[in-house]
Amino acid sequence: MTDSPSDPSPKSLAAFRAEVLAHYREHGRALPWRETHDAYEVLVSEVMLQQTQVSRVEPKYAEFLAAFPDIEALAAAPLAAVLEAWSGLGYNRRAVSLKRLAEVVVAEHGGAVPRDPVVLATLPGIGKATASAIVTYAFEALAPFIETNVRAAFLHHFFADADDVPDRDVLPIVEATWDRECPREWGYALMDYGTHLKRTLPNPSRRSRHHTRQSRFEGSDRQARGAFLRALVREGALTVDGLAEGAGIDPARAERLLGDLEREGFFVRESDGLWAVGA
DNA sequence: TTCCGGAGTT
DNA sequence: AACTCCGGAA
Repeated sequence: MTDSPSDPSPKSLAAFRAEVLAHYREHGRALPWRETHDAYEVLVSEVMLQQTQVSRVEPKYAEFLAAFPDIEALAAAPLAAVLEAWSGLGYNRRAVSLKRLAEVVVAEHGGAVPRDPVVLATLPGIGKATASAIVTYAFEALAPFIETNVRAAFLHHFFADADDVPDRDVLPIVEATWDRECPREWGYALMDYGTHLKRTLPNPSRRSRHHTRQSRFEGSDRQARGAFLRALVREGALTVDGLAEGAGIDPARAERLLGDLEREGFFVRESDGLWAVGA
């Protein structure tokens, strides 16, 4: 990092809090998952929001909950139906994890989403940030976390001239400013402030040590995997050659990718050699 | 073409 | 610590 933060004074911490809250009062967003405390609904929204912008999650969220209204319904659903409801959101492993999570919560927690972020983070597809977000929004718990909007807000305000900033340096300030009385509203306020900064400035999160750029999509494994998934959800079952031809790739590469997808719990190879979406 | 983004694996 | 995973918008 080029410029390490001088220990922020209580006064500058208070000024930051005031600015974030003022922005929230004026420009806070009304979002569907902000109208519920239902832990399952909050959990679904947070998993969808992990790598996906609000504008893309918003329509899919209502659709998904209509199809799987509670965690028992999700646990009992065919994986193909869950993947179909997920289509368009990307990073489909999240859908597989979410379905497995529902099965675990129903089987081992009586259908109740755990209230302890440490327990939550042991569930499939839930890491530290998502676990903390869930208990913040569903249970009004005090659980400070760092994700991209939080990073943007704190890098902009406390690390204005710094580069390559590790979360280790950001976290103490995040914790010092976190609202003890209304952590849920504070979380919303931080999200909206961070989003606002990214709309109006070069994304401050690019100055995080943890910022990375993606590899190109065209011709990638990701593109082929997405094509396989859409084909199998639509057709039910296909041969390797059928899948390879549909995706415009050679059969050897298709075979390798199908093996990956099988290990990740997407697909099964049936006795007749056809590939299908798993259970 | 460039942009965005948390979890899991290794 | 480095790498993979998606799709749509700008």
